[in-house]
Formats: sequence, structure tokens, C-alpha cells
Amino acid sequence: MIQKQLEDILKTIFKSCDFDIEKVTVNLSNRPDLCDYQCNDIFKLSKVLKQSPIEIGEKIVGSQLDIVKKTFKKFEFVSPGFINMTLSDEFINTNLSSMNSANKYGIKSSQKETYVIDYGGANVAKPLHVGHMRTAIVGESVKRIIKFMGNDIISDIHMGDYGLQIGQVIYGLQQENIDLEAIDIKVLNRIYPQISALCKDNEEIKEICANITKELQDGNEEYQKIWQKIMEVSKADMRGLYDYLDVHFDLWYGESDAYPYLEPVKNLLVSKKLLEESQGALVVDVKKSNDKKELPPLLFQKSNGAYLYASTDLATIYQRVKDFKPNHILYVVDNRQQMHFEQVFRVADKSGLMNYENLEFLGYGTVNGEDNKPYKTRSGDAPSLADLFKQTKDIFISKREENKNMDSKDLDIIVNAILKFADLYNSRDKDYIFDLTKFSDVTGKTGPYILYTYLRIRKILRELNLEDITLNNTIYNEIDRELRLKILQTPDVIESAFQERKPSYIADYLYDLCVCANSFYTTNHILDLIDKEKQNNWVYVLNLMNNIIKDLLNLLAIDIPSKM
RNA sequence: GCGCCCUUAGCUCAAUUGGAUAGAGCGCUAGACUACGGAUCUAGAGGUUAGGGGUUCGACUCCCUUAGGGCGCACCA
Repeated sequence: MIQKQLEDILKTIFKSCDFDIEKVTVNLSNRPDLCDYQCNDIFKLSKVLKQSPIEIGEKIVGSQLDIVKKTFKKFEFVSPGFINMTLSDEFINTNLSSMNSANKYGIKSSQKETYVIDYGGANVAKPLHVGHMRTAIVGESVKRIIKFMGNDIISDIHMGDYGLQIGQVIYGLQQENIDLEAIDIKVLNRIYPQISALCKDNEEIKEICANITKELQDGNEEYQKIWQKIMEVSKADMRGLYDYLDVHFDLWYGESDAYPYLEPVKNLLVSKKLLEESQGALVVDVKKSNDKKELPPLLFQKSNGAYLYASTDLATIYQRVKDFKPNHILYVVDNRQQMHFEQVFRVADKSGLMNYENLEFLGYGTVNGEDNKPYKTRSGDAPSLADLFKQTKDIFISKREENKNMDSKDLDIIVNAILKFADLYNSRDKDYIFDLTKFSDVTGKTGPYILYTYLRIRKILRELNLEDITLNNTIYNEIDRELRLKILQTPDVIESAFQERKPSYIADYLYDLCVCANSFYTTNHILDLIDKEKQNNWVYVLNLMNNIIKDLLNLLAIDIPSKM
């Protein structure tokens, strides 16, 4: 919240110079050699006031207010229109200690709101792959960030559990005469790809599978029994994988849970006169006059009476509104579904279910291999998550002889750190290249590097008594100052990660913080310091920093091993 | 064909949403310790931000255009 504080201070100064301005923006400096923070609003102000930037700037910088002396070591105007701010030691340290004593580093949650977040999106009876890992990792982090900001958030895995793939699997099971009791995850993982491939070039079988699906949805008892069993087996398997990733859902709902709400939604659409018939199907028009390209209508009900993805998504919104009255619903889904959600959101808005702006599409990019195509194993399949975890572990172990003797729990934590940090430091909405060897390195921008930094600092802190440590107003050297300034950014970083729904801001910042920490560590010895006051101050700062690292890692759902 | 997204150092990515000299990691080169954990740190080289035009005090960022790539275009999810 440093930026906000500085903005308020600047506003006061502007006012005292008779420059009445509604909003002042302060940014982190992009010239750290010149200043810590900067304000670029003079240009805008000069346009409004029709005065030269220099005139305005000089006047502001010349302000004799007490707060200026207190806050800044240097407060300068630089042509053509920058206000450069270098913070005073007092200001830095005061803020550090209030961060240390405040709950959540002094972040004030705005008004508390209720969110529903939809991520995971696993399909029952289909093996999970890297794509599912991405939504799980991103979604879990976004969820934790929103919760950290003081909101209520309900997470829903929203499984694909009632679609065509179920019909396909039931068909496959019947073909092979597999008993209910014999259905296990191995069978499912084998059958789905088999039948799915078969359907691609056999219309007849596809038709049969579609019919089975329809009958299942209509309540066919035999199919319901098989479906129950598939659900049971599949969910148990998913749970294992998600637990390993430390990803947890409040609700394990799926499409099937939305079925009871299809009728009410249909009635709603009818009452609003939105439903039209088109080629035997029921659709909702979603065109807008300013669309560059005509958006196809949302297909609500097939000509054979069956419901689709879009219809259950609407029904799910209906259900969520009824159960939780959320202010926001967030969807962490593949970028390729953008158009689908655009249709759904428009219909939700038109029908009065939920406002368009409160439905957020958080698309994520594809996980690609080194050829820049979706990540596949050498055999050409999408690798299963379980295999991926094992492979990551093996690669990490192979990095160093000592790793062979590591505690297996610690190894699992590190595997998580490797995969999550690599995923999250990339922008959510962009594709990224999946390179396990690189990700599991301990040097460079990786999860292990962060963990290593944390652990070596912790080692020092454990040697010392942390009670009664205090902070005075001294900053001892350049790297010390750099570290303290870096730490001050924490609340601003969390805030913007929340606003943009971008965990990558946190991952990026964590890395910067650790670089600072390591640099500090090599320059300044602590344990053998004779100057106890200095030691006391540094321990205070490092302790605060490590608490921050731990909390930020937690926002990325990354845990800390006992040692590495 | 139409629409959306992308193209930044050899490779993988940033750039606080229009600000100053475009930053990191890997790789490469050269350094620093009898180690509070060297799985570290300090330097250096490396760029016409795909090409061209425009908007303005100022453009990787906005607009137009050309080229290349990815994705999507109603009875799958």
C-alpha cells in the first residue's frame, strides 16, 4: 500500500499548490538509479491547466510541507515532466514495522464480496493431463489470492460428468462385457481413448454413443448404475492427483448437478422471449450491433431434445446464484473456449441471471512441448499427470547425488514447487513451453531457487533469539536498503495480482525478492556480528522477509520442505 | 474465407497498462570464498521490440498496413 500512501501525500502537496486534481498516480520507478518511486502526472496536469510542465513541477517540488521532509530523502522534478521520489530511511522503516505488526502486512480488504471460482474442469472417465494441471494450478492460486484479500470464495471443480464421453465409455464397457465390479481406473483410462478414436471415423458408433448418453440423461436405470460406478472410480483417482497438488475444491459438482435447473432456465428464457427455433433446435440470439463478426447463436437444446455444454453452463449459473448469491463468478478455462463463454455470458446477462461484467473468463494458454505444439510424450500421447509427477521427481533427483537421500515428503513438495512456479511465472493467458529439465534447475528463475533461499535464511534465524527484536531507523548499506525497499512492495504486488487475477505478478516478485535476499546474504554476515544492534535490525528485516516469502508461496500453493 | 490472440537478446520469458537508458533467467566470457548452506554472489558481451506508415511532448504498448505463427467459427465438451 506504499503507492496508495504516496499518492495521498502527493495529492496533499498538489492541493497545497492549488493544483486541484482528482487522482494522482504513483508508480514504482523504472529508473532505480534515479529514484524509488515516480509520478508522471505532470504532463496531464499541464494540459488541463495550460501551464508548462516545468512551471508546475518546480512549484510542487518547492513545497515546504512537513510531510515532504518526513517522507522523502529526495523529492525532485526532472524535465520534461517527472517527479522523482526517494524515500527517507524513516519512512521506509516505519512502514516495515507497521507491515510486521499488522495483519496481512496491512492490506486492507476492500468490501468483502462473494466469489465462485470454477476451475479444474476435469472430465470423468478421461485421464487427466497437463492441461488439467494448468487450470488446477492457476485456479488454486487465484482462489487463494482472492481469499487472502478478505473475500469469501467457493471453489467448484465442475466436472464434465454427463456428456458424450460417458456414453462412449458405457458403450465400450458393454462391448467388452465388463462387470460393474471390474471397472477400475485402468479400465477407464484404456477404454475412453479407444472408443473416442473409433467414433471419429465411425458415424454409426457415434450415434449409438449419443443415444446411450441421451438415455442416461433421461434416467435409464442400468446406465445410471454404470455411471455411478464410473463416477466413484474416476473421482477417487482425481482426488489423489489433486491432493498431491494441494488443490482443494469446496464443491465437486458437475454438469449432472445442473440438470435439475435446466427446466427453470428454459422457462426463464421463454418468459424473456429469448428462445427461438432454428433448424429444429432451440437457440438464443446473442448478436450485438458492434460485433465485428457475427457471433453464432447459443445452442440451448438439440433437435433431439438433448442439452449441451452451453445449456448446462447456464443452468449452473442459475444454481450458483440460487445457492450462493455470488458477486462474481470466475472461470479458469482454456483460452479456446472464449467464444463459448462469450455466448453464455451474454445470455446470462440478457436473461437477467447475472450481469455480464460479473462473469469473468480467465483463459489460460496451452502447455506446449519444445516443438511449440501441445505437450506430448515421445509415444505421442498426452502424458498422464501421475507419470508427469514421477518424471519431475526423477529429474530433480538426478540433479545432485545428495538428492537421492531426500525425504520423500520433501521431494513431493519440491515437485510441486517445480511445476507450479514454472507454470505461474508465465502469464496466465499465454501459452508456455514445458521444459522439465529447466524448471527443475536450482539455479535461475525456478521454484527450487526460491525454496533454497528461504531455507538458508531460515537457518540463520533459527540460530538466534527472535523475541524482542526491534527496528530502529538505520539502514546500513545499499543492498540493505534495496532489500527493505523490495519488501515494502509486498502489499502492492498482492493487490495487483488480485485485481488482475494474475498469480504471475507474485511469482515474479518472489523471484526478485529472493535475488535481493541472496545478494544481501553474501555481502552481509550476520551470525558473527559484534554490533548487536545491527544484527538485531537485520534479523528483524530477514524475519519479516521470510514470513512474506512463506505467505506468498502459500498464495501459489507451494509448500516448504524441511530441508533440501 | 471471417474473427480473436501472438511475434521483444542465440533460447525461454518480463516490461507496473502511453513515460526516462526495453529488463530477467538459461547459455557464453571473466571474476569472488578455508562456506552464518557455493545448489551462492559480482561483472561483461548480446536489441532497428517481425517490416513499413501514422497518432503526440513521449510508442514494445494505441490506429492503419504487410509478412509469419497459434486458436476458434451452432446440434462435442
